Amino acid sequence: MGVKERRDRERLGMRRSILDAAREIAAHEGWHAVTIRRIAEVIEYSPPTIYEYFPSKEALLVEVSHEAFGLLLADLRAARDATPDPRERLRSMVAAYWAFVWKHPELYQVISGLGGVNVCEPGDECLHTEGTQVAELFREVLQTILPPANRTAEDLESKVIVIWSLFHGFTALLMAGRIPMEARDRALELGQQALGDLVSAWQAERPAQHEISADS
Amino acid sequence: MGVKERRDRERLGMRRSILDAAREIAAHEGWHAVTIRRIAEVIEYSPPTIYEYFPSKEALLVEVSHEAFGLLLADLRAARDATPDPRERLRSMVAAYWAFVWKHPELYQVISGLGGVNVCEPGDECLHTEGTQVAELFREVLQTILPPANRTAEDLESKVIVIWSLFHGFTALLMAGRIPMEARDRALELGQQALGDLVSAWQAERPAQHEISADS
DNA sequence: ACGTTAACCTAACAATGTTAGGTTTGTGTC
DNA sequence: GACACAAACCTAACATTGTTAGGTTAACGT
Repeated sequence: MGVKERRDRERLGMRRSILDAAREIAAHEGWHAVTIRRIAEVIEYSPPTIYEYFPSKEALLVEVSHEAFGLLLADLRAARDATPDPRERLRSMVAAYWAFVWKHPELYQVISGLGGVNVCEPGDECLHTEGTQVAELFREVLQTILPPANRTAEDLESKVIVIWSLFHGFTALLMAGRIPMEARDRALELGQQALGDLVSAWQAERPAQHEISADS
Repeated sequence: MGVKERRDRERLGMRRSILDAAREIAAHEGWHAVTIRRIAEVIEYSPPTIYEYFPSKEALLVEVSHEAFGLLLADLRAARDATPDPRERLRSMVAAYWAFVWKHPELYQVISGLGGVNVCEPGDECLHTEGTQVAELFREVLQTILPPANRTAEDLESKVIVIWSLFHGFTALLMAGRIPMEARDRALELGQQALGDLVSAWQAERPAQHEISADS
């Protein structure tokens, strides 16, 4: 009896419609316009029906975030596999990151708590895994670039965070309107340039000066 | 007749109470808890009274943002004047920026659209001036550090954005819970280290290679 | 003394997320 | 084939948000 399978499929299809509707509204009008009633209107169901598929709006947004993270991670992996050369890989991944941000701004917003969405509180576990996976991808490629002496786990993690911060910060400042949008198109090559400088410095660096006091 | 003056003073005092209440609630419970009724409760007035002093909640938050930016700028200027040495100045300003962020997280959130606040849309003018002023402060000190050849207006602006992005990105990732909070305390010295590497690279850089095509 | 005005309040509006409770419809069972 | 059951879906309503309407009070200027 394939009836259960069909019903599961229908349930899944409905979830899909809801998630897609939310995403589409956000893409056209921003996340502030994403409302249970608005989603219901788009999918042509009554508002309470949505609660048969998601326990809350929050949970719905978390699901959107998970899927968005999935897309981002897929793009990053594809960019990594596009070339074998380590430094070129890093370039490629950063370019993919940047491309993702501006191809799906609304997805990047929900992923990173920009644009007034903030799906999980700071202390929450809810997107911790995905954040780690992004960091992990960059960590792997950075590991093949840096000399062995500078490859302690802590060292690598720190440097990954620096790279991520640089590009996320760029995006966040642009999306918040704190720096002018004209800078956007120059931003990628700018960031790449800075990244190149950093990596060069890291390659030349003598290891482990973490504990040196600051008053040189 | 000092009656008008007194009334102006009272009006100003009331505005102050409202702004302070908003800030206090945000500091203790986050911006999502900052509600007109909640503010009214704290200042012991009825909710509509607030609308005698601010045209909307949005305007109230914009005012908070302006004041917060004022504090940040004051801290940055103080840090700049604390030492005459250019590189030490940059260090000092970055440290002040970082200190501000974690001394008043709620103010930094409202300033930069984190934590689910987003006071002005990206295209808006509303905090453009202050953003420019922050950038201007860093631009001035960076100008005294870089060799004359790398000091075109565009060059400086770009590099300031890189610096700002690095530290804002750090903050944003931490506040969004995308990287673990344990990294917070290491973050400042990490960022300072990266900043030092960047500045060194910029000092050594030969000028104006902006238009070189990427396929080296 | 009195009209005006500003400050403040209660009550209410529309829009939000969410829940209660009922109806229909398709499914498995006797 | 009749029937209990469960799932899907709806209408109506709730509490909470930002915000407005309209009235009262009290202080001020003339």
